Amino acid sequence: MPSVRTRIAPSPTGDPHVGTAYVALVNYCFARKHGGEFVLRIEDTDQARSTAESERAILDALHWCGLTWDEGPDVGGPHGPYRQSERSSIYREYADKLLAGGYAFKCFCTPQRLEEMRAVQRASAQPSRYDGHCLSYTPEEVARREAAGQPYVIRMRVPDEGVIVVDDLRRGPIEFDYKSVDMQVLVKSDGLPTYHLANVVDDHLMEITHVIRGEEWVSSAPKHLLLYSYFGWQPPEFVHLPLLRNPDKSKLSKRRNPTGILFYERMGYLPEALINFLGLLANATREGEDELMDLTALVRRFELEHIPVGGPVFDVAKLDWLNGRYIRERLDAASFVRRVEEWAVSPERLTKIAQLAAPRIERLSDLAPLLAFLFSGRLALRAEDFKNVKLDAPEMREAFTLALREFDALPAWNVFGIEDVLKRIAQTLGKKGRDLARPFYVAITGSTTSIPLYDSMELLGRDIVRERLRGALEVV
RNA sequence: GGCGCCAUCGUCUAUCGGUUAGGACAUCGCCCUUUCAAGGCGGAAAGACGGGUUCGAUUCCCGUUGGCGCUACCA
Repeated sequence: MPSVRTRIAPSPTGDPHVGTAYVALVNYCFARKHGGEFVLRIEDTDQARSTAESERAILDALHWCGLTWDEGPDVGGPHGPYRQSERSSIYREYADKLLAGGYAFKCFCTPQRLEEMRAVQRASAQPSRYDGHCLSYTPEEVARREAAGQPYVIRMRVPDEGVIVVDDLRRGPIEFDYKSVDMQVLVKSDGLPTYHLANVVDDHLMEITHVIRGEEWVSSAPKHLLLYSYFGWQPPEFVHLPLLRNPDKSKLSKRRNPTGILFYERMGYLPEALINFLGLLANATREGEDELMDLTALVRRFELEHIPVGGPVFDVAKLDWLNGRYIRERLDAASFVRRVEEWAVSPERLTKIAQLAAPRIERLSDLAPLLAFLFSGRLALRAEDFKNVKLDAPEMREAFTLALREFDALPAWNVFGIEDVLKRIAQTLGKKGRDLARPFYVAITGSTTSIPLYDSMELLGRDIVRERLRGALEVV
């Protein structure tokens, strides 16, 4: 039996997402189950959005979940580098091969032309697809434009007629008409590859045997398959996992619900419970089987064939139940103490808290009421709590809504960024910073007297803060 | 708009043509209990709709409807 190699390929463009942990878990289980290897690769070809902090956070979060990988940017391995931004020359080389083979071409079309083209296609019920305009250029014309310094991208060629079949291990054959497959950009005008090129090249060079990824990739699978054939490579097996959903069945998104792994960590969920819960979504138990399972058990009973194809709702109530069982059934007194310490009063965290709290108390017993909000989940806020603020209800709603959006977009979560956002909102609403801070204080801490606001927010973390703002929006 | 994926209790799911459609979470009731949990027992709760195929469809096929994804020089 050929050895199995799977991978998780997160893009470091935000906070670690539970969906990433879910896909990673499935890849991990499949590899381990078959005695294969599991690789972590960072897909940071989008220079504008990728950050080193996000990469660090994602690796930390996956480790917190208890997942480990055999190869990756942090542990090395024989197929490195494992960060796409460090593999540019490789992609350039393969893009040139496609160009030389006539499987790709340089495209000088302007964004405006492409936009107009798509508008026409949409209006006439046609699939959105590059019309092949630059395909008609002679080599001389291409050289002339290049020499003139015209920016260009490299697009893959796609046949005009026929169908291509993607064989999904779980879903069976999926047919696509070539007419509905776009001539995807492979190399951007900045010379960096897009996901599609980098992904195929890397999966091949890293000898990935099974590409297990989210359902959002189904429609681009034909492009990937085509690239494998252009290169003359044996494509891997494909499995597309269903997307996790919000309770209203929409794609699990941080706009509406907490999706960050860090959120669940800060809320006091145990990593074993989270991973157990995700494992249950991938492979449900049979009747009579205990749903409480550690990672080893999850691996042992893992079956690709049993992964459901419909998008499951991320049901926090069930996670709560599992988490409770871990706390009362799997934690003895000593490990309970250790967990609580790690979660609540780790040395780093306690040091920060101490500096903020010490000046504000007279007795140590003052700590509990002062800091209760740091150790709580959702606060039980009431409309009366917002009585003594200088903003009226519509203003507060606008401020909280604005903050929800801006906090989401904030690249780095720290007091400086938080302060900037709040100052900006004060300006937008024409309010004094002090008057704006008060309602936020209540929303975040549940009281009007505590440690400084920005520090509190940093300590709580982005997801908890956003969750509390959502909570506040429900009562004001 | 185009292309694709999906469709069983509120939620996660089992059922590989014939079942009283099973389990788990949540919910409701009872028991236990100094409180609250936990625990035990029990209840209510589902095959989207319309056509076929078949002796027989939740199960196979087609259509409709609905949900979701993709439709970028983001992944």
